[in-house]
Amino acid sequence: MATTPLVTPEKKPSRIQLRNRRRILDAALNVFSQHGFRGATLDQIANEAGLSKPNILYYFAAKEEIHVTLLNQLMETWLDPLIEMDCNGDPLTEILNYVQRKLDMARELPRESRLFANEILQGAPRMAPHLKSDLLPLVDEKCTVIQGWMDQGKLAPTDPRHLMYSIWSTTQHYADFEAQLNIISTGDTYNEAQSYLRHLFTNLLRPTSTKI
Amino acid sequence: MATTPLVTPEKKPSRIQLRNRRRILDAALNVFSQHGFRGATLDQIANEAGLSKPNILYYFAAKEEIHVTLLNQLMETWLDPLIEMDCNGDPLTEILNYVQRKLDMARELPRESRLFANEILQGAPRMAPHLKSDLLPLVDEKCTVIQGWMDQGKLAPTDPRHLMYSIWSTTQHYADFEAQLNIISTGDTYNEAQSYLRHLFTNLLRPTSTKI
DNA sequence: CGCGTTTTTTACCATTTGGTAAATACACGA
DNA sequence: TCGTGTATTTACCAAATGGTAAAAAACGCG
Repeated sequence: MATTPLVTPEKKPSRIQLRNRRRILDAALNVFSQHGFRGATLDQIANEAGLSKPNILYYFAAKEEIHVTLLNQLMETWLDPLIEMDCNGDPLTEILNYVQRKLDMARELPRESRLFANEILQGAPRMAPHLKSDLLPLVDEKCTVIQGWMDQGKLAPTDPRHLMYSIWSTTQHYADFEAQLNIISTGDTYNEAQSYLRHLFTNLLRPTSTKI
Repeated sequence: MATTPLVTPEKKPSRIQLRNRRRILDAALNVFSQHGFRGATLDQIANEAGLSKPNILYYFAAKEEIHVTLLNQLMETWLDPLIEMDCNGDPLTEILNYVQRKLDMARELPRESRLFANEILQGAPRMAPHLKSDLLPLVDEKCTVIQGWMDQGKLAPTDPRHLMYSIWSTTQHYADFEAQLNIISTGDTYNEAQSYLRHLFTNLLRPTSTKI
């Protein structure tokens, strides 16, 4: 069994194995996030990882396996900010914190954001099951919480689902459309974005703002 | 000169030429918008267009030429709603109308939206010059107008550029992330989006809303 | 060191991909 | 209806692509 030691799942991975798998995944994240699954090539990934193509296929059985691994890792990271939204916290604070965390992720993990965007743009062929099993129930749950806050008058009433969509889109935009922003933007984009978005969602949700 | 009649730019295109070029561009729009430039193949486009691959290359000299043609057509369509924003109209109405037009485009031209998103995600390799020469001055101009409205107290003060980014992101999201919305969404998404976004931006920009 | 295991390289392979050349079929006005 | 330019097909090609087999090298441990 000189080939593919990965078949046996119960084997402590060596240092080299850990290092190279990390290199490959990092390189693959660069390539997949820029070109999507079909537009990415193993040679590109190999080059960027500083390894030969067959060597990459020693660590991952196929191109798709690298992609799937990245997507699986991503799901956890991606859902985490929403999970952390505390139904016992102060409603407006919780939502503004969620916006902040999402914006931080766009700044700190732009490749991950673009990997996700690419996958969804392409129809979510590999992500759809995860979305249905993980994201959907989470969104349902949190939207119920938000709706409760609104019913209690702690937040101005609005559509919780579309609120969520607008939080996702406005924050992820800074990562996904970075190439566009680099052309038309001026100044400290992320700092500006931070105060703009806080302003935007505060005005929308602050309970008193409805009394006009 | 049986090959490539397209070299001579001064020739009335025949009906067949018009019909087939339209077919090809339509098929290419499907494929490019889903897979990006590198992920798309000529065979795929040929299949979807109901033509043979060499026949496609009879009408377009290369794969890239199809893509560039689509991108050029797109730019006009894409900038149009912003161009129509009237600096002499009522500020809030003008901006809400802009939001509405952008949302309409997301619903009616989702493939175009995704083509654009793909191009930007990939670093805007073919679009960057257009953005610099067409979008940038337009954005500068309109942001000046909006800033003027705010200075006159006709709109609540906020960052005009980021206002624009948030209009783009929230509206285009409904086209670009359609695959995700199909999984988690319930009900008449576009109608809900219309009233949600009007609510969102009204609350942000209505001048009286700042007096709290 | 010596030797089994892990890792990497070399040399391939079949398929796909963008693209071309030339022959053939077709449209359409004189 | 004929002939000429237009459109389409057939048959290719070179390069790129995902992937494999097996030899060679490096590692690590008794």
